[in-house]
This record gives sequence, C-alpha cells and structure tokens, in this order.
Amino acid sequence: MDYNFIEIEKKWQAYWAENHTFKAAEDASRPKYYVLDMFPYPSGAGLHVGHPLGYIASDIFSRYKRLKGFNVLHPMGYDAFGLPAEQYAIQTGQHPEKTTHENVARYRSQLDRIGFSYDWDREFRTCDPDYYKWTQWAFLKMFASWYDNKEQKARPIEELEKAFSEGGSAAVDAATDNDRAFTAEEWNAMDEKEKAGILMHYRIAYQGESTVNWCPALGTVLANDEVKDGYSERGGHPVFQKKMIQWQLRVSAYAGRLLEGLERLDWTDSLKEMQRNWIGKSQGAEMVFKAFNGDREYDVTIFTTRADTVFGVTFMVLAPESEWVERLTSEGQKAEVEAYLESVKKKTERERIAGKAVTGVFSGSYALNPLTGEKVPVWISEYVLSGYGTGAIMAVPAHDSRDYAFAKKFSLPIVPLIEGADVSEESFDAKEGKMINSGFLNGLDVKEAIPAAIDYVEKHGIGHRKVNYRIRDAIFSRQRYWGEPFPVYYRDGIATPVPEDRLPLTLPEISEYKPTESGEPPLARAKDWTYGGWPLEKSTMPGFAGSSAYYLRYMDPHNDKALVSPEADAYWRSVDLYIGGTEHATGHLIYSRFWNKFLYDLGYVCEDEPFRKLINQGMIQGRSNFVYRIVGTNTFVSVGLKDSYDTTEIHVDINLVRNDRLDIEGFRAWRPEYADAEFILEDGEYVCGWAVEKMSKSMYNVVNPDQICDTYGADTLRLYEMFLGPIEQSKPWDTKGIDGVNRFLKKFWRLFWDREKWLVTD
RNA sequence: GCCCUGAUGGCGGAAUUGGUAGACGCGCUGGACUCAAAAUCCAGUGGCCUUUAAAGCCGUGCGGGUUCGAUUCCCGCUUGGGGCACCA
Repeated sequence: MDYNFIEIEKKWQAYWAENHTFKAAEDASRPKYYVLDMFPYPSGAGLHVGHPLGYIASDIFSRYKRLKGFNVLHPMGYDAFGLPAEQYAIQTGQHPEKTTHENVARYRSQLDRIGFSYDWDREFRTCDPDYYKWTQWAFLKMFASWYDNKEQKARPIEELEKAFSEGGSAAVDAATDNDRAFTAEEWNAMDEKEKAGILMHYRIAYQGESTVNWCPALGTVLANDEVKDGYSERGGHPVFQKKMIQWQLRVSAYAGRLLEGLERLDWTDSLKEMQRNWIGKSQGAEMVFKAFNGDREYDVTIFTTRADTVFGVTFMVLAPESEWVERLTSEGQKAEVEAYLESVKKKTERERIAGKAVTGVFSGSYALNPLTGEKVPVWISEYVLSGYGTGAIMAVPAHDSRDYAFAKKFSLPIVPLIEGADVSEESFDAKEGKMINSGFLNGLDVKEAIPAAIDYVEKHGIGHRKVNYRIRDAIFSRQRYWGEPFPVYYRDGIATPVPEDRLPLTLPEISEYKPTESGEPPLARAKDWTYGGWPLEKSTMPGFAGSSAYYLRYMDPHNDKALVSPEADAYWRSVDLYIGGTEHATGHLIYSRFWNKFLYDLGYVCEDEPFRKLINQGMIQGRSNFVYRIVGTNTFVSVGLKDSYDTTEIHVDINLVRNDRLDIEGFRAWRPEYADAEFILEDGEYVCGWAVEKMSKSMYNVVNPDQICDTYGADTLRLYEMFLGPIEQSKPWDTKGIDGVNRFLKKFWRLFWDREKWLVTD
C-alpha cells in the first residue's frame, strides 16, 4: 500500500469533525494558548494558494502547543461586511447576504480540505445579527463615554455632566474638540439640545464636522488608511477633500497610550515603526500671535517644534479650511481669497499631493511677532493642513523648506538664524548650529535654544509646551448598505441611542442598493426606518467596525448576554500569537488596539493590549506567463523572437502553459478571438515570457489550493508552503520543489509501512 | 526626502547567545533496478589549481575596523523590498 493521501485525509478529517477533536473549553487545570489568524474577507474569487500560508503556520503551531500540554484556542470566522459584495449587489440586484453566504460556503469547503485544526464550533460572520449586536453595543458604550486626560482613561458621560454642573468646562481635562468655555451656571441654564450639542464634542463616538476623504465614485467617505495616493484602495477611484458631518471615533485621545503600549508588544520593529509614524508624536509649543484685520484684533494660536526660530518669522500661513480665514480676510482681499479657496476645493487629493505646486493668497491682515513685536503678513495656503496642530503656522523660511519655497514664490523676506547657514539656494532645516539674529538666544546651540525659547514663552504668557499627534480621529460613517446600522435615532434632531436591550438593530430590506438620487445613503430607501416614530441614522459602520473586537468574541461566541463573559475573558485573556498581513498595520491593528483599550477602561476586558505576539506572513506572489501578439494581427511570436516585431504583451492563463511552453490548441480554445491564431515558433515550440506579480484573477496566474490537494494531498501543500522560505518573506509560488516534498512524505510513510506490513502496532 | 528591512552555491534557503559556512530540498552528474521508460534506491555536487586524488588557496553585496576567531558586532557605501510623505 502506497502513501494514499486521499484516503488518509478523508478518514482523519471526518474523524476530527465527528469528534470535535479541536473543540476548546476553559480549563483552569491547563495553561491556555490563543492562536489567531486574521480572518478573511470572503471574496468571490475563492482562496488561492497564498491565502493559507499564514493559516498553515498558525495551525502547525497550534498543534505543537496542544502536544506540549496547552489548552489551545484556535478559531476561524469571516469578515463579511464590505464593499465588494455591495458593489456586486448594485450591479446585479442580488442581496449581498446571498453573495456573502455563497462565498463563505466556498471558503469553508476550501479550508476544510487543507485540514486545519480550528474549533469550528466558534465560527461566526461579522454580518450575523448575533455578532454585530456587540459591534453596535460597543458603539453605544463609546457614545456614552468621554476621555479623561488626567486619569488617562474613558469614563461614563454622566460623570462629565456632573462635573459640568458643578464646575463648568474648566472642571475637567478632557479629550475634546470643544472650544467654548462655560461656567457651571451657564451649563445648568442650557436646554437639553444645547447640552447635547456640547456633550457631542466630548463623546468617544461622536458626530462632528471634519474634512473627510470623499469618493464620489463609491458614493461614500473613506478613512485615511482606505486611501492610497489620493485614490480609494478598493476600486482605485479619485478621492476629494470635503467638509462633512460624520460619526467619528476619538482615537486621537488614545494616541499616547497607543504609542507607549507598543513597547510591551512582541511585534516586528518595522510594524511598530509604522504604527509610531502613523501616530506621529511631536513635541513643541503652542504660541499666540496677535493678528489685526483693520482695527479688529484676534489671537491666532500656532504650533511649532522650532520655538527657537521665532526671531526669523517673516509671515504667517493659515490652512484654507481654517476658521481664521474668514476673520482675517480683509475687505480688499475678499474676492481674491474666495477665488483661491474655490480653486483649492476643486482639486482631488491626488492633485494636491502630486502637484506640490506652491500656491497661496494674501489675506490682507497682519500679525505681530510676540517676541520681536515685528509686523508680518498673514497668508493662506494649502500647504498648511487644517487637521494638524492649529491649522495655522508661523513661517520661518530660512529653516523650513516648505516655508522657503513659499517665500521664494511670493518674494517674502528670508532671515537666517543659524551661524554659517547659507540660505541663498535652500533652507537649512537641520537642528544644529549656533543661533544668531535671535536676541536672548544668540550664541546658544539649537538644542539648547529650543527649550530656552519655550521657557521664555511660558514665562511671558505667550504660549506653552504642547505634544501633538498626527493620528486623526477615525471617520466611522459610510454611506453604504452592507454594514452595521448605527443604533441611533434623531429625537427632535438630537442623536439618541437605541436602548441596549433593543439590540441588534437589524439591517432592513431595501429595493435597490445604490444611493438615492438626492445623494442619501441606501438606507434612505428602507420602509419605516424609524425608532419610536423618529428617524434612524441612515449611514452604516465601516469595515473595520466588525473586525475590531472579533478576537474577544471567539472567547465566548454564543453568549447573548455579553460580548464575552468575565470568566471566559479572564481565562483566554488576549491573543498570544496573531498571524496576518502587514497591510493592516495602520488600519485594523490600530483600531483593534483602540477598541480593546476602550473596553479595558470600562472594565469589560482584563488585558490592555489585544495581540501579544504578531507575525506578518509574506505575500505569495504569482508567476505570470505572457504571449506576444504582433500589433494589428492575430499572430503570436515566441518570446525569443519578439524583439524583431512590434508586439503587445498579453497575459495568458498559466493553466495553458507548462515549463513556459504554450499549449497551442488549448490557447486557441481559450477565447473565441484566439480560435484562428497563428504562431511563430522557436524550435517547434511556443515559449512564453514570464514575470513575478501579485497573484490575481486578472493576471491569470492564480493557483488554487484545491488543485494541489487533488494532485499531491493537503499534507504536501502544507509542508510545501512552509518549505518555500521564511514565513515573513514574500516569495513567488513556484512548484519546482513540490515533488521533493511529496517524496519526503512518501519516505516518511515507508517508515511505518514496509511494502506489505505495518512496522508499528499502535 | 525620511523611516524600517533584506543581500549566503546553478535555484529556494540553513547556520538567530561571535566558534567546522552552505543543513534540508530542487536542479544537475554518475550508478543500481528495467527490454526500455517512469517511479524508486545509492553516490557525488561552492569556486580555483590538478588527468584524478591528497593538499592548498579563495569564498556569506562592496570597502574598512574590532577580535585568537565575524554570515553574525561597529563605521562608510552599493542595491532589492516595504512604509510614510507638505504633520510646521
């Protein structure tokens, strides 16, 4: 009896399923170990050979840990809300639920063939109402919480209301976008609507106006991590900046903890570094400049990390979206400023980045340098971002390259502040050298001058030390159908939570999945989308909502009283080993950490960080094949001869190619337009070109794991994927070595079966 | 531009606390079995010099350094991959 993988795998996979061999249950007598894969989005294309790489690694490690005596939790499920199913629904009218269901079934059967040791009793989909009930629940908790900067934790909103009624806005140090100060008396005199408006500026899940990434082609806003180079990550459509009122999560409140928590995690340096950059801590100072529009005086606050350069300020710049623009635009400059703001608005995000053209307009106002008393003009330019710092800067062209470019363009003065710095051709940005032209800072080194300048500013009441973070609050609304509905309705225009015991608020049926003609989200089509007679929120939650706490739900997936019971949480605690792609570095892995910290603050989970150790598996790339068609003909030339002709390179299905030799008859049968194709051969064969590219349907280079399982068996597939190289590394799929792995398994089999008899008794 | 990573035979890659470089596999070469082929098994396989062997020399991207000893540590380059990018 030879190594018969078909029989062996069938027998044991059935045995595992029947006996729930890998079912995990809390067991205080054994140490726990939690191994998790990033759950997949079940796309219509099914699994290719690259997807299971991480799953295979984690499965091997799970089995190893079990044999070492650990109680292993190793679950799997599906990230099932999302854009592709919805786009498909818009095109075909088919309910996304149906598409999702079919795709999940396909994924499951493919996963089953590979023989994973998942505890399938814990499987769920994020689009199941029993699951998204807890996504909605977490949102309500965030809505009902504020962030206390002093205690560095989230607290119930009632405690904030109490503080306001006793001491007004000054009574708390909270993470907020509120800029209106009020006393206890003023607070207590406010009506309900006014109070609600104020509280909205403090809630962790809040509704607020901000500049968002608007994608007209998708009809929805996108989060920063969903936009790449000015195009939507899904679909590649252009993205515009637009001011809109949206639900947001106050992730920025957790910036310090998200940064500091990285220290204790067993993640790769590169991934931690990516998160550090995304969070972007910078230490500096805020300073107040007095600005004058005619005879009206305003205080304009700026942020700088180079307080030492304040003697070299020759102008100020406001972001076009800044609230100061309106106040500081003089009568005479009004028309010009408005024209400029209009031109900025029309640009796509892409144009704004790519052009990097220096643009701007004079506001007509002047400001006073608080240290020198010197009068400097106030300009408006898109190179200043409204979302960072205060949306206004002091410009020091001699020592900042962006200010330098601006000063050159608009002929503004450039005053060098560092000894020996030549600023005739470019700015001197380095933080080194001796200060000159800088009053009391003269002679100091830059590194001494920065704190000295801030000390001076603080002492004279001009400003104070300040830490700024680049990380923005997460835009949490999507103008789409296939996502979690917000459990919020509008009572007299006041956003009001649906009571917890009425969750889940299930997604209604609608007739069509596209936005309405008036531009409202698809949920506007739902009949009676109301609660207690009041209209419900029409946007839905983004993809990352459902994936932010799924690892907690696996601990206790059937609990209808809590996201996770305190007992299950206390036993499984957090994920010990998490395997998944690096593409989630600044999305899912930030949101999950935020979400977990929030639940930790409220006492729902016992660990502050969700993922102890994280490994990023590399991508398995595809090896594509090409044929070369002579332009204007239906004749194809072999790769070695193609340079003698003018040809177009065309992807050809790798299933029609063996060892780069084309199956000519197969090719003719592939597509009607190739039925009468002619070929120019080399040595009687058509040789294809090749390249290593992303494995994808459109490049016809997808290798399906089912084929490998048919030919060699799941164990050969698993062993071979591990054999391809280090797990973290990207590598092309190349079956050259697969026979060797298969041979190894056959030899291994023969250790136990010697042609006619077993060599083992048990 | 800034940050993070990597570079080892014909190929994928081992060697992860500084101690025999090239494990394992692919490929290739030779042999056994067979009428023959496939499959299987055995042996060899970094380079140079040499008919062969012994012996020797050279070898971990490049140039220096530390050390009894460096793929491993330090400095400076070249180059592949990834991330960020008007963040004041």
